Amino acid sequence: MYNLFFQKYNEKVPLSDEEQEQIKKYLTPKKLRKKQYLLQEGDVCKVIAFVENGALREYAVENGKEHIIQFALEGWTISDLFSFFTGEPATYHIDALEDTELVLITKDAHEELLKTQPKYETYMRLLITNAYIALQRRLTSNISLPIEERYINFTEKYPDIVQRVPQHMIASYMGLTPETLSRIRKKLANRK
Amino acid sequence: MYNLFFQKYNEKVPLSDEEQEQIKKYLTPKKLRKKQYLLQEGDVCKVIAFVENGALREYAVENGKEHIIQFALEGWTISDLFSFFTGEPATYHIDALEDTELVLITKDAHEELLKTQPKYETYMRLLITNAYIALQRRLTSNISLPIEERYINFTEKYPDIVQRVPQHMIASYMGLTPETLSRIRKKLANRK
DNA sequence: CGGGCCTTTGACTGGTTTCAACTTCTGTGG
DNA sequence: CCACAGAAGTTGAAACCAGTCAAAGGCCCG
Repeated sequence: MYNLFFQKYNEKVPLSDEEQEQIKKYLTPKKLRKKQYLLQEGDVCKVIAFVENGALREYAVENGKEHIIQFALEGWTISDLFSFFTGEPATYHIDALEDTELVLITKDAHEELLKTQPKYETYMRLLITNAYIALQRRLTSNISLPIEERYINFTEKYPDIVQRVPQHMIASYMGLTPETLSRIRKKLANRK
Repeated sequence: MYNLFFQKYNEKVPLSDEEQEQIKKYLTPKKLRKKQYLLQEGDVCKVIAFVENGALREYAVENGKEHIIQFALEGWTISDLFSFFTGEPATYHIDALEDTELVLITKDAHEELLKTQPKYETYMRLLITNAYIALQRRLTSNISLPIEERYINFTEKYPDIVQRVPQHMIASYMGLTPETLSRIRKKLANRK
């Protein structure tokens, strides 16, 4: 339990054993069954979730259509940060694509850790910085590359997601219809 | 000098006068003429830049076409964070749309401030968190809203940018051709 | 084994891009 | 200070590409 969480943590900010024990007290384990919600639109997001194993998706619903904005597999962190920090209702849903084990940091725990553990603030800063950089690159390729390139990049960057997630969800993540993605795949297959 | 910088800083993390003086030592003022580069693709990004006044844009070039990924007016912060943190060559250009006054935080200053000024780390964390949230919302509206909605949202959220920046750059920011944006504007004007 | 979801395929539609021409505006040099 | 060249914005026509709607086949799960 918490193995992967601390592995990732230590990669960014090395911790002593005591620090690790200290932090452990603030963490909450949680299991989610496939299709179960971690967060529903309209609720306030009360946690930052780290995926020990399994898979989640985060998505917005607009005009009855789902638009996936993020996947989270093992080692990833997921939350509706806007709702988490402001206390406003969430604009996204988060649910499980597989049976999943999570490590949760509640808002209270987050605030306590910020006060008492300087390395926690550093970890958070680095975590969000990386997330920001990744998001900016995604946005850039969204507006500057042709769809085929974007799909190729995606499969190269996240082969595990391609394996485990249904194609229509990948289409949604890319802002395409399932039909269009299907045709793109066909085209790429014939290209060889 | 530095007025707006510290105003924004204090909004997020209140500083004592001493702290402010302390931080001031690490800051570098810089002026940029219209069209002048702050950063060119391929160079390593050595600063985080805060805009005291004026306007910048950050953009990628792909197949000879410019794709603007961000504007920065007074009070905004801009950088190629990937390049800044990793030391890898920048993938973006940053240049001035108007004569501009900047406050620069160099990499050295950044690292010193992180070591010596706990409130600087907090400030950075909050800055990047906000940037991340804003970027996520932009991405969401990119993939879930029709173009007209997106343009309306943009004009409502950033009327100052619409005023000061040429339309073809706004088109680029939205991932459209100038012609398409022109037609959308015409359509919206007729709607009333 | 059956039902429902997922993926694929086809035909059609609609919106965006592209290319080109024309107008307006701006800034620069004579 | 005017003139002119270049940039920016608008408009039109044609080509292209993604979306929509509908249907069929495959596969997984109960």
